[in-house]
Amino acid sequence: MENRNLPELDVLFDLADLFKVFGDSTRLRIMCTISNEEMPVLAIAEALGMEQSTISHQLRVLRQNKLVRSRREGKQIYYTLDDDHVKKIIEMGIDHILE
Amino acid sequence: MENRNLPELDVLFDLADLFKVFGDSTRLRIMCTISNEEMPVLAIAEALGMEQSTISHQLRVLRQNKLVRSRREGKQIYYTLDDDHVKKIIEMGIDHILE
DNA sequence: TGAATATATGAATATCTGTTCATGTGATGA
DNA sequence: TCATCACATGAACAGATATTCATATATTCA
Repeated sequence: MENRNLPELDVLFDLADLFKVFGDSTRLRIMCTISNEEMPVLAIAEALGMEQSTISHQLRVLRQNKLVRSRREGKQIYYTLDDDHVKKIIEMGIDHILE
Repeated sequence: MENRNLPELDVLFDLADLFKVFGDSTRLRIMCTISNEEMPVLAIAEALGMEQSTISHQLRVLRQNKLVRSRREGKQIYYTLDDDHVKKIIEMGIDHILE
Protein backbone atom coordinates (compact mmCIF):
# COMPACT_ATOMS: atom_id res chain seq x y z
CA MET A 1 0.00 0.00 0.00
CA GLU A 2 3.00 2.22 0.45
CA ASN A 3 3.03 3.38 -3.10
CA ARG A 4 0.56 0.92 -4.46
CA ASN A 5 -3.01 1.58 -5.40
CA LEU A 6 -5.62 0.56 -2.91
CA PRO A 7 -6.04 -3.20 -2.90
CA GLU A 8 -8.99 -4.49 -4.86
CA LEU A 9 -12.12 -5.18 -2.89
CA ASP A 10 -11.94 -8.92 -3.38
CA VAL A 11 -8.33 -8.96 -2.23
CA LEU A 12 -9.39 -7.21 0.95
CA PHE A 13 -12.04 -9.82 1.57
CA ASP A 14 -9.50 -12.58 1.12
CA LEU A 15 -7.14 -10.70 3.37
CA ALA A 16 -9.77 -10.41 6.09
CA ASP A 17 -10.34 -14.13 5.84
CA LEU A 18 -6.63 -14.75 6.21
CA PHE A 19 -6.26 -12.57 9.28
CA LYS A 20 -9.37 -14.14 10.75
CA VAL A 21 -7.49 -17.42 10.81
CA PHE A 22 -4.69 -15.78 12.79
CA GLY A 23 -7.19 -14.16 15.11
CA ASP A 24 -7.78 -17.17 17.32
CA SER A 25 -5.49 -18.10 20.18
CA THR A 26 -5.93 -21.83 19.73
CA ARG A 27 -4.85 -21.65 16.12
CA LEU A 28 -1.95 -19.37 17.00
CA ARG A 29 -0.83 -21.76 19.69
CA ILE A 30 -1.01 -24.65 17.24
CA MET A 31 1.03 -22.74 14.69
CA CYS A 32 3.68 -21.80 17.22
CA THR A 33 3.83 -25.31 18.59
CA ILE A 34 4.50 -26.87 15.20
CA SER A 35 6.62 -24.06 13.84
CA ASN A 36 9.93 -25.75 14.52
CA GLU A 37 8.98 -29.40 14.31
CA GLU A 38 6.49 -31.74 12.77
CA MET A 39 3.96 -33.04 15.25
CA PRO A 40 1.06 -35.48 15.17
CA VAL A 41 -2.36 -34.34 16.27
CA LEU A 42 -2.46 -35.97 19.68
CA ALA A 43 0.93 -34.55 20.59
CA ILE A 44 -0.31 -31.08 19.74
CA ALA A 45 -3.44 -31.62 21.78
CA GLU A 46 -1.40 -32.75 24.76
CA ALA A 47 1.06 -29.89 24.40
CA LEU A 48 -1.82 -27.43 24.54
CA GLY A 49 -3.90 -29.32 27.06
CA MET A 50 -6.86 -29.39 24.71
CA GLU A 51 -9.10 -32.04 23.21
CA GLN A 52 -8.05 -33.90 20.11
CA SER A 53 -11.29 -32.96 18.43
CA THR A 54 -10.73 -29.27 18.99
CA ILE A 55 -7.26 -29.49 17.50
CA SER A 56 -8.47 -31.47 14.50
CA HIS A 57 -11.15 -28.93 13.77
CA GLN A 58 -8.69 -26.08 13.92
CA LEU A 59 -6.08 -27.94 11.90
CA ARG A 60 -8.67 -28.26 9.20
CA VAL A 61 -9.12 -24.51 9.15
CA LEU A 62 -5.37 -24.07 8.95
CA ARG A 63 -5.12 -26.66 6.20
CA GLN A 64 -7.90 -25.06 4.16
CA ASN A 65 -6.03 -21.79 4.34
CA LYS A 66 -2.76 -23.41 3.38
CA LEU A 67 -1.06 -22.37 6.58
CA VAL A 68 -0.07 -25.90 7.53
CA ARG A 69 0.67 -29.04 5.62
CA SER A 70 0.44 -32.62 6.70
CA ARG A 71 2.11 -35.93 6.06
CA ARG A 72 0.80 -39.30 7.05
CA GLU A 73 3.14 -41.80 8.64
CA GLY A 74 1.33 -44.92 9.66
CA LYS A 75 -1.55 -44.08 11.90
CA GLN A 76 -0.30 -40.66 12.69
CA ILE A 77 -0.52 -37.49 10.66
CA TYR A 78 2.29 -35.05 11.15
CA TYR A 79 1.59 -31.36 10.82
CA THR A 80 3.92 -28.44 10.35
CA LEU A 81 3.77 -24.88 9.07
CA ASP A 82 3.39 -24.64 5.33
CA ASP A 83 6.06 -22.01 4.82
CA ASP A 84 8.09 -19.33 6.53
CA HIS A 85 5.61 -16.70 5.47
CA VAL A 86 3.40 -17.81 8.29
CA LYS A 87 6.14 -17.33 10.84
CA LYS A 88 6.84 -13.89 9.51
CA ILE A 89 3.26 -12.78 9.84
CA ILE A 90 3.19 -13.95 13.44
CA GLU A 91 6.52 -12.31 14.20
CA MET A 92 5.37 -9.05 12.71
CA GLY A 93 2.32 -9.15 14.95
CA ILE A 94 4.44 -9.84 18.00
CA ASP A 95 6.69 -6.94 17.10
CA HIS A 96 3.69 -4.66 17.02
CA ILE A 97 2.49 -5.83 20.42
CA LEU A 98 5.87 -5.58 22.11
CA GLU A 99 6.83 -2.24 20.64
CA MET B 1 9.86 -17.47 16.58
CA GLU B 2 12.64 -18.27 14.19
CA ASN B 3 15.13 -18.83 16.90
CA ARG B 4 13.08 -17.51 19.75
CA ASN B 5 11.35 -19.48 22.42
CA LEU B 6 7.67 -20.02 22.03
CA PRO B 7 5.77 -16.83 22.79
CA GLU B 8 4.24 -16.65 26.25
CA LEU B 9 0.62 -17.62 26.50
CA ASP B 10 -0.56 -14.12 27.32
CA VAL B 11 1.36 -12.74 24.36
CA LEU B 12 -0.45 -15.19 22.13
CA PHE B 13 -3.80 -14.04 23.47
CA ASP B 14 -2.89 -10.43 22.79
CA LEU B 15 -1.68 -11.46 19.37
CA ALA B 16 -4.95 -13.18 18.60
CA ASP B 17 -6.79 -10.03 19.64
CA LEU B 18 -4.60 -7.99 17.32
CA PHE B 19 -5.17 -10.23 14.31
CA LYS B 20 -8.86 -10.31 15.09
CA VAL B 21 -8.92 -6.60 14.42
CA PHE B 22 -7.36 -7.16 11.01
CA GLY B 23 -9.78 -9.96 10.32
CA ASP B 24 -12.70 -7.83 9.24
CA SER B 25 -13.08 -6.43 5.76
CA THR B 26 -14.70 -3.21 6.88
CA ARG B 27 -11.81 -2.42 9.21
CA LEU B 28 -9.29 -3.36 6.53
CA ARG B 29 -11.04 -1.10 4.05
CA ILE B 30 -10.98 1.75 6.53
CA MET B 31 -7.29 1.24 7.18
CA CYS B 32 -6.44 1.17 3.50
CA THR B 33 -8.60 4.20 2.81
CA ILE B 34 -6.86 6.35 5.39
CA SER B 35 -3.41 4.92 4.89
CA ASN B 36 -2.16 7.74 2.73
CA GLU B 37 -4.26 10.66 3.95
CA GLU B 38 -6.13 11.90 6.95
CA MET B 39 -9.88 11.65 6.52
CA PRO B 40 -12.92 12.63 8.56
CA VAL B 41 -15.47 9.99 9.45
CA LEU B 42 -18.17 10.93 6.96
CA ALA B 43 -15.69 10.97 4.12
CA ILE B 44 -14.61 7.46 5.01
CA ALA B 45 -18.21 6.35 5.19
CA GLU B 46 -18.91 7.81 1.77
CA ALA B 47 -15.77 6.34 0.28
CA LEU B 48 -16.84 2.90 1.43
CA GLY B 49 -20.55 3.35 0.82
CA MET B 50 -21.35 2.48 4.41
CA GLU B 51 -23.20 4.11 7.27
CA GLN B 52 -21.51 6.64 9.49
CA SER B 53 -22.46 4.67 12.54
CA THR B 54 -20.82 1.52 11.26
CA ILE B 55 -17.62 3.39 10.54
CA SER B 56 -17.61 5.07 13.93
CA HIS B 57 -18.02 1.76 15.70
CA GLN B 58 -15.16 0.23 13.78
CA LEU B 59 -12.96 3.28 14.20
CA ARG B 60 -13.39 2.86 17.91
CA VAL B 61 -12.11 -0.69 17.68
CA LEU B 62 -9.15 0.53 15.66
CA ARG B 63 -8.52 3.34 18.12
CA GLN B 64 -8.64 1.03 21.13
CA ASN B 65 -6.05 -1.15 19.47
CA LYS B 66 -3.88 1.84 18.63
CA LEU B 67 -4.04 1.17 14.92
CA VAL B 68 -5.37 4.62 14.07
CA ARG B 69 -5.09 8.01 15.67
CA SER B 70 -7.39 10.99 15.41
CA ARG B 71 -7.26 14.74 15.48
CA ARG B 72 -10.17 17.08 15.89
CA GLU B 73 -10.47 20.07 13.61
CA GLY B 74 -13.66 21.96 14.28
CA LYS B 75 -16.60 19.65 13.95
CA GLN B 76 -14.68 17.02 12.09
CA ILE B 77 -12.35 14.38 13.41
CA TYR B 78 -9.60 13.32 11.09
CA TYR B 79 -8.35 9.75 11.25
CA THR B 80 -5.21 8.19 9.91
CA LEU B 81 -3.09 5.13 10.53
CA ASP B 82 -1.15 5.26 13.75
CA ASP B 83 2.14 4.10 12.27
CA ASP B 84 3.73 2.31 9.35
CA HIS B 85 3.69 -0.95 11.23
CA VAL B 86 0.05 -1.29 10.36
CA LYS B 87 0.76 -0.92 6.67
CA LYS B 88 3.45 -3.54 6.88
CA ILE B 89 1.20 -6.08 8.48
CA ILE B 90 -1.38 -5.56 5.76
CA GLU B 91 1.23 -5.75 3.03
CA MET B 92 2.62 -8.95 4.45
CA GLY B 93 -0.85 -10.46 4.36
CA ILE B 94 -1.35 -9.36 0.78
CA ASP B 95 1.97 -10.91 -0.19
CA HIS B 96 0.82 -14.19 1.27
CA ILE B 97 -2.43 -14.10 -0.66
CA LEU B 98 -0.89 -13.14 -3.98
CA GLU B 99 2.01 -15.55 -3.80
C1' DT C 1 -10.73 -60.26 9.89
C1' DG C 2 -11.22 -57.94 14.14
C1' DA C 3 -9.43 -55.00 17.84
C1' DA C 4 -7.01 -50.96 18.86
C1' DT C 5 -5.15 -46.52 17.79
C1' DA C 6 -5.03 -41.92 15.44
C1' DT C 7 -7.51 -38.64 13.18
C1' DA C 8 -11.61 -36.46 10.99
C1' DT C 9 -16.21 -34.95 10.96
C1' DG C 10 -21.22 -33.80 11.95
C1' DA C 11 -24.52 -31.82 15.03
C1' DA C 12 -25.60 -29.01 18.85
C1' DT C 13 -24.77 -25.18 21.69
C1' DA C 14 -23.05 -21.11 23.85
C1' DT C 15 -20.58 -17.14 22.91
C1' DC C 16 -18.94 -13.51 20.21
C1' DT C 17 -19.28 -9.91 16.63
C1' DG C 18 -20.89 -6.56 12.96
C1' DT C 19 -24.56 -3.80 11.58
C1' DT C 20 -28.57 -0.97 12.21
C1' DC C 21 -31.56 2.25 14.49
C1' DA C 22 -32.16 5.63 17.74
C1' DT C 23 -30.19 8.90 20.46
C1' DG C 24 -26.50 11.39 22.90
C1' DT C 25 -22.49 14.69 22.83
C1' DG C 26 -19.70 18.33 21.27
C1' DA C 27 -18.56 22.17 18.13
C1' DT C 28 -19.92 25.94 14.99
C1' DG C 29 -22.27 29.99 13.52
C1' DA C 30 -26.29 32.87 13.28
C1' DT D 1 -28.94 30.39 23.02
C1' DC D 2 -30.69 27.62 19.38
C1' DA D 3 -30.26 25.07 15.17
C1' DT D 4 -27.27 22.33 12.62
C1' DC D 5 -23.56 19.45 11.53
C1' DA D 6 -20.12 15.72 12.66
C1' DC D 7 -19.25 12.08 15.38
C1' DA D 8 -19.94 8.68 19.27
C1' DT D 9 -22.50 5.36 21.68
C1' DG D 10 -26.06 2.06 23.58
C1' DA D 11 -29.36 -1.55 22.70
C1' DA D 12 -30.99 -5.11 19.85
C1' DC D 13 -30.70 -8.51 16.44
C1' DA D 14 -28.84 -11.69 13.07
C1' DG D 15 -25.09 -14.24 11.57
C1' DA D 16 -20.64 -16.31 12.49
C1' DT D 17 -17.56 -19.26 15.24
C1' DA D 18 -15.12 -22.28 18.80
C1' DT D 19 -15.81 -26.08 21.58
C1' DT D 20 -17.81 -30.44 22.98
C1' DC D 21 -19.83 -34.96 22.39
C1' DA D 22 -20.66 -38.69 19.64
C1' DT D 23 -19.38 -41.15 15.82
C1' DA D 24 -17.10 -42.23 11.41
C1' DT D 25 -12.85 -43.31 8.74
C1' DA D 26 -8.35 -45.14 8.10
C1' DT D 27 -4.24 -47.62 9.44
C1' DT D 28 -1.74 -51.15 11.91
C1' DC D 29 -1.05 -55.47 13.98
C1' DA D 30 -2.34 -59.79 15.96
